[in-house]
Amino acid sequence: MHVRRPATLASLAAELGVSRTTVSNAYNRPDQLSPELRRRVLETARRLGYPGPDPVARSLRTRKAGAVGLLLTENLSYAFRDPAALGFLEGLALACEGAGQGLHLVPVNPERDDVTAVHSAGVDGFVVYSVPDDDPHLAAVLSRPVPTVVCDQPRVEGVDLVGIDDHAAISRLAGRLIEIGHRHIGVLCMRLARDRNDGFALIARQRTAHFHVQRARLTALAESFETVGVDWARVPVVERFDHSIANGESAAAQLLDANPEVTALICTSDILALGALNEAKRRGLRVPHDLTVTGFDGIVEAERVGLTTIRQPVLEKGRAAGKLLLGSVEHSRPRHITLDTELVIGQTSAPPRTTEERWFGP
Amino acid sequence: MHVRRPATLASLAAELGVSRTTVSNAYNRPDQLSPELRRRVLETARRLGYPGPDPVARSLRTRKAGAVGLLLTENLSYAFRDPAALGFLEGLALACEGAGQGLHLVPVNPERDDVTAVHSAGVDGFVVYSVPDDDPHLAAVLSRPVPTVVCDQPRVEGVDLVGIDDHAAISRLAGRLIEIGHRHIGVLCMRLARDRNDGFALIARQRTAHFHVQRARLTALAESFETVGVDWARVPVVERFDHSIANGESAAAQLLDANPEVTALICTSDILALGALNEAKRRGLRVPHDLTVTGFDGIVEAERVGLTTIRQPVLEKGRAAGKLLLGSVEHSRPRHITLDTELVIGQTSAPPRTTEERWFGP
DNA sequence: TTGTGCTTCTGAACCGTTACGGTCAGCACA
DNA sequence: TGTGCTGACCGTAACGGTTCAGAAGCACAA
Repeated sequence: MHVRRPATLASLAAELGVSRTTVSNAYNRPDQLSPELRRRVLETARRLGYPGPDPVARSLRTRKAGAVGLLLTENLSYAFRDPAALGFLEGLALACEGAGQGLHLVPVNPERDDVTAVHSAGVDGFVVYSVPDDDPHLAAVLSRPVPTVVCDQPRVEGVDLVGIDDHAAISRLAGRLIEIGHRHIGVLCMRLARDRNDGFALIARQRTAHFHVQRARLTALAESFETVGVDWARVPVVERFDHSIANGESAAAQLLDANPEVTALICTSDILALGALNEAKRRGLRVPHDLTVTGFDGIVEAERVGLTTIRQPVLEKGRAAGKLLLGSVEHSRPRHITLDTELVIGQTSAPPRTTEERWFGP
Repeated sequence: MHVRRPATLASLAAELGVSRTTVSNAYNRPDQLSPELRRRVLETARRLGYPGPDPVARSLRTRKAGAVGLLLTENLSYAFRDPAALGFLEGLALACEGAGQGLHLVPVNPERDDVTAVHSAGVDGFVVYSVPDDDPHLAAVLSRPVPTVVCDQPRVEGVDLVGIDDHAAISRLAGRLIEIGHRHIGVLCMRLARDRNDGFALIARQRTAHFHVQRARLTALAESFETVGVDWARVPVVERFDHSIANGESAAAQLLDANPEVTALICTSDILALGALNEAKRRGLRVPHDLTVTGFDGIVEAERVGLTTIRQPVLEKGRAAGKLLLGSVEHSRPRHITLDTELVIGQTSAPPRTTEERWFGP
């Protein structure tokens, strides 16, 4: 049986008795040839089943892939579960769409350090979303000779960045809790490094955290509370590797079991805070009466339950990252964009009860 | 100032005094050269800032892009809002990740018929998710000489398909409503064609709908209810172009205003049904006592409110589509995979009240 | 000595296209 | 008749790799 090789621009040109250039022009620069010839080219293409110029060959020649790569810490599928990541993704997609660029999600297996996917992605640039500073995939991205924008973390010398002022944002929240009297706090945070540590995170681990965002938030909390005499070394910080409501629940349980004196649970994400709320309810603790719970992100699910939190413009972050990469924003290089956040006081924060109240009721 | 051209495999070979083949082998087939030489190659690469073989050039030669294209009806950003689409996306991402393939989201502007993005996507195959049968982007995809899998719609001769039996699924639901006595029904459906028609959809429009899924569901409903003597021509069907809860609300309002005798609102998606529930509440209609509302999809938000609906395995659909495309499923070609659905009876369906009850209370 | 097999490396073809710098005919104009 | 311009088309050289059939060199057995 005869296997017909697929038609190419060259075979089409041969068939027509014209040069390859002319066929190419028929597709890319119609003004460069007569309408009549162009019609013939296109018709012959149809007849031969020529699907038009091969995108890969074109990319090689023009040095443009027409797509933006996205690198995430987690499994791709994870990103579709986390509302904050989703908002970012939506914003980024919006920017790409606006520029007619594709969005190439780079497959990452967080267990293994296989970076070949980064090396084989045909893209014009990368957006890196919230990865640890020692992530080998990030290193692979930076080794590629294409522009890169990092969102949230890590901060890399000479690389464009989009983020928020985590330190300032959570300091305001801490200030508010201090103001209304909280001194016995506990913290629930996301993973601090690439190794799994589902449990208490001591100061050494906090200080050396490979996730800049978490580190900054913990540092800011430490500074805030130490100014009012709280010994940070005694503040329980519970870390969870996977980011889920269920893990928020278990982390809250672990913390409250060990530190029942805590009057406020500060969580570095809304997801964790939602879990903490569940756990509080399960224990019969009334929020905010018996326990204050705060989050971070400002996802809609949090808004629905009136969570006290810090709202950050996740969609805007994605859009800003995309625009930065696609060059519709002109600034000095490297460019850093810091977006505004907003402290949202909801119904999950209140002054702590006095010790008497705790024992004898309000 | 001297602009150094980026290093290439050839320049590296020249620098080392070896052939290009050898350098290529250093990266791709370490067993083909001595460890010592390989070490030298890699070290020189580092020194010269050679980032490794260019992915686009490699793709051209090997005829593999290492990515799967995804075509959606809507703006990319829409996909990140619709829970069903999101589930699909997650499943597909899972399959891609498992195979180490990237996922290339093709940017589509549904307003304009610009298909260049399809032509310039460097991918090894396409997954098409739920597009109308006359979608020009779909035509562009099919013209590309790469394998394609369609999910849900449309059914195209000779093209692999992953979907459910919409007709059978909604027939079961209809059967149940008929069984418990509903005869005055109304239907809320998603867009039926590429043109916007936010309002009643008459039979002619239903029959010629370009979205196979919606057409199948409407047809099945018509058949079911006509067997018990309902004149389908008199059944109000309200269509909404954009798929959102707000549109579910307005569609329900429009339908109930014109047809207050309706005892059941059958919606072709959970999102629309959630909107219908809101509208019912706003009107003081108790569900299911005064009005039965049903959905389709089985998203978690629906489960939360106990919606009567048809659950379909959205994540599994994505995964199946990915596996089909990536060849981990062997079947005859073209291959059709039909996944199972499940009728979920929730708290939003009940027998209709008699006319007397409606006027005088239960 | 010859043949065989192994390791290590090479040369040249090939992937399918577009960029660049032309050529050439035809025509208007002085 | 010469000049200059324009529209239509073309030839060649990349773009940056991979692949495959061998060549060169060497060890070992017959």
